[in-house]
Amino acid sequence: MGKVRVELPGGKSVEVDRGALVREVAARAGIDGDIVAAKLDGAAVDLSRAIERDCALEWIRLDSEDGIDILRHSTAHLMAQAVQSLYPGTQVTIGPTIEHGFYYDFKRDKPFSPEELEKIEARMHEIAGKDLKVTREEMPRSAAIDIFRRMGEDYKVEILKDIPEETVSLYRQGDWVDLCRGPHVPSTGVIKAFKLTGVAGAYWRGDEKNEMLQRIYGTSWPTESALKDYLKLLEEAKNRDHRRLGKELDLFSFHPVAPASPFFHPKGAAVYNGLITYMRRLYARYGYQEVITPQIFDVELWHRSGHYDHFRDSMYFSRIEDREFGVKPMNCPGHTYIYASKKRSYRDLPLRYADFGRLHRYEKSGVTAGLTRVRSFSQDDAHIFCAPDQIEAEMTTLLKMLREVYRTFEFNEMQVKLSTRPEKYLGSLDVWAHAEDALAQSLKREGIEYKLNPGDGAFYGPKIDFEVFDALRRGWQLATIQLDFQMPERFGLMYVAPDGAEHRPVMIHRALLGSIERFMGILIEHCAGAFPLWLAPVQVKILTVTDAQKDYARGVHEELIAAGWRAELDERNEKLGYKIREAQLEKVPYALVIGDREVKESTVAPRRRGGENLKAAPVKEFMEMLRTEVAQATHERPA
RNA sequence: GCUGGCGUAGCUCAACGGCAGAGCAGCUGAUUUGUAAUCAGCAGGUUGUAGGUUCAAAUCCUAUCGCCAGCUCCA
Repeated sequence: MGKVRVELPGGKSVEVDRGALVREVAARAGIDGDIVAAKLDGAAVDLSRAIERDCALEWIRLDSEDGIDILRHSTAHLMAQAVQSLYPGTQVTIGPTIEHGFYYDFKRDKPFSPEELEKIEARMHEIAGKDLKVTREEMPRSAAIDIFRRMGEDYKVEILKDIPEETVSLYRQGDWVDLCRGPHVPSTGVIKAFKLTGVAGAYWRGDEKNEMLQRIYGTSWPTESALKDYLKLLEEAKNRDHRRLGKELDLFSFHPVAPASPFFHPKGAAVYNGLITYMRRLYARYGYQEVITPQIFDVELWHRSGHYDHFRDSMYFSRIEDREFGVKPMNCPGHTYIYASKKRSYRDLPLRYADFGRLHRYEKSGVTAGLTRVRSFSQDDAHIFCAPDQIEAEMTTLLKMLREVYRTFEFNEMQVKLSTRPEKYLGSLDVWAHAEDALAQSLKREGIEYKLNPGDGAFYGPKIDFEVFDALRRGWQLATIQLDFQMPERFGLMYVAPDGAEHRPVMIHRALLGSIERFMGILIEHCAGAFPLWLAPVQVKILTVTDAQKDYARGVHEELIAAGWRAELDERNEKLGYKIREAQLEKVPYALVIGDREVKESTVAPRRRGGENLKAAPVKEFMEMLRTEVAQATHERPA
């Protein structure tokens, strides 16, 4: 029996017999029991893996990122074992880990009920308690196919047929076996802190045309306390849910008479308009011109733009005087008519048309959600018409503008995706290649990291999407920048170049907030309903201590209103503590307490949302402070 | 659209085949109050909607609308 040399973390190395197990090396190195696997020359392996050659080993601890991932994967297996022991005849398919947990898809005629979920969870604890050894075995793919075919696991057979490798690995725990690459925890006893969190239907291989499987979601953690912390986090996320806050803060509501279409109450409308006002100020600085375009167009336009072919199923139509009209789902075709309303010179370009027009898109009933996915909305939409050689400069400015906006709202975590040519597309291949390259180059030049999303572009051009996350960590696309060589062609747009000849302009579709509705929903969750001063629906609430200060308080209120602040006066006959509490729950940035002292000294006593009491000061001084705060937050000079 | 779950007072929830109830909010009155809830009284409902089963339905069944989670989709 030969020897092999194993390098260990920290520069140490040991010599062991060829064929020694990773676990044994760990024991010799004096590593305690909380490692679940190891990396052998960088590849994750089980503790039971035999070492056959010189190599380097790193330990994977249970509480490390890799360790937790292995734990969750093993928990998915444990669940599948529990399910199959409780419900024979249920087939297994796939069971990957996801952020915070795992799922496993089963083929079973009957869906799992919540009660069955409890039973499964109980059985899982039972099996984990037996501390079954988890073992790996390798075999030729054909042998594995035989095994699963005999077991009646049709889906596993199908998966195996698609695996390119000739050797596959199986994992056993007790009498249960699954096809898996691994690695896994050494025994089921390691799995202690888990919870099944939900059931849902899911299509086999994610395709709507395939049959539906029964998916069970779960979460799993190294310790009970980590699990508890996670469940508490979920609970807190619920309190941030914009649908809940929208109701509590009286921002908006929904009604079955208009499904998936928000009613913005006065306070919600104040925020909504605040967002638009903010964008308008930016437009002034960045050279945009606002336009207003029709709501309903002859379908001829939608045929010409290509939207009819691609999206007629999600458009609203109306027939009047034997003419067919379509409600606009996008502003862009409308803008081409303004462009084409006169002869354009290269001197006019770039032309930047902004439009807050209301759009309607029929979204399938199962996909709508609060403000984040609605059927009626508007965007901070704009279309830039420019010469091809202006694309680069426009992209640079756009990315700068985008950064300014997202810094203002303190969205620091964002995922950028470059989406390329889809299966259904318009135009020629080399135009697409050129456009995709232009976008990639501009991202690289700005040093923005991005993920490639092949085949996910719009039908008329590639796009860059900017995704941010809601309270439950679900990603939502807000900003988007799209290059379009098709629309100008379809609508015959031209400009006269210095050479005197007519050339075709390029169109850049872009929205920074994206849908105002969606942006507002995400923003509510981001700030937990505590809007920055400049956006808060009520910026200042004036609270009287007793009736004796009513007259003075009304004067203060009027002064604030006259200066343009959104202020409310609470002169009710209630105790100050009660009024403070209400102002706090309404998340009003500033409460102004007015008692006899303030009246006598002609001041107001500001209290910041959150509890900080500021020194009493004259109203004028207080307003000066507000102005400074707004200017700083919106990166503008004080008015 | 698909799978599952849920719809009771403005809100949060109880009653789970046998008289629809509580807290908060609302209204009225008392209290005149200094930094997160003063007290008392009153009012509030075709239990989402439409059918059905039953002596009797919020409760069981069917359909439908809406909401929630997930899947698919997202110009």
